[in-house]
Amino acid sequence: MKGGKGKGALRKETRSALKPVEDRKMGKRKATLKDDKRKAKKDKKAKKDPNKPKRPPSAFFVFLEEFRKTFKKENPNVKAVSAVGKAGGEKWKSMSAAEKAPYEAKAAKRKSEYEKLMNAYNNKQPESSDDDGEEEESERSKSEVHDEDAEGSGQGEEEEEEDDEEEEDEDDD
DNA sequence: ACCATGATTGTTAGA
DNA sequence: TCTAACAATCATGGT
Repeated sequence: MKGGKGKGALRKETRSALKPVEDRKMGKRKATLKDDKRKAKKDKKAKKDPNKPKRPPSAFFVFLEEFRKTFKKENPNVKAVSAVGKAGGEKWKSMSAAEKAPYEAKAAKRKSEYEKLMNAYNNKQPESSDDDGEEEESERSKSEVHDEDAEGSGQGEEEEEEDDEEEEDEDDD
C-alpha cells in the first residue's frame, strides 16, 4: 500500500496567484540598506541589535557555502562574488530535490536555532518604551545558566549521518 | 580608511 | 496575500 502519500491530490490551488513577482527586477533590493546601515551607526535611535539573530541561511546558502570553496578552488582566479553566486545558482537549479534535501535539512535546523535565538531576542526587546528612552535592560534572565548538560533538549548536537539518507517519494505519477 | 556593492535563491517577517 | 529586504562572500571602488 502506498497510500501513504495520498495527500498529493491537490496541494493547493492558491498557486493561482503564486509568484507574481517571479522575475522581479533583481536590481538592488538593498538600495535603502546603505542608508539604513549608515544611519544605524550614526543615529542612536536605530539601536544596534547585537543579539538580534540573523536570518538562517536557506538551503541554497548552505549549499553555497560549500560550493564557494569548491568554486574558488577550481577558480582561484575568480574573485567576484557574483561569479560564485551565478555558478552556484545555476548548479542549484540543476540539482535534484533529493540532492538538495540534505541542504534543506540543515537549513531547517538552522531555522530551529533561529527561533530559539529569537525567543531570547524578544525577551530582551523592551515593550515599546514610548519615547526615545534608552532603557538598558539588565539581562540577568538567561545569564543564570548552570551546567544544564542534561541536555535532553531536542536540539542536541546531532551527528550528521550522511550515510543513511531517506529517499522519500520521488513522486511517481 | 571604511562601507557599500554585486549576484545567487530562499526564507522570514511585516504591511 | 503579497512585497520587500535580507542572509554569505570578498575584492574593489567611491567618498
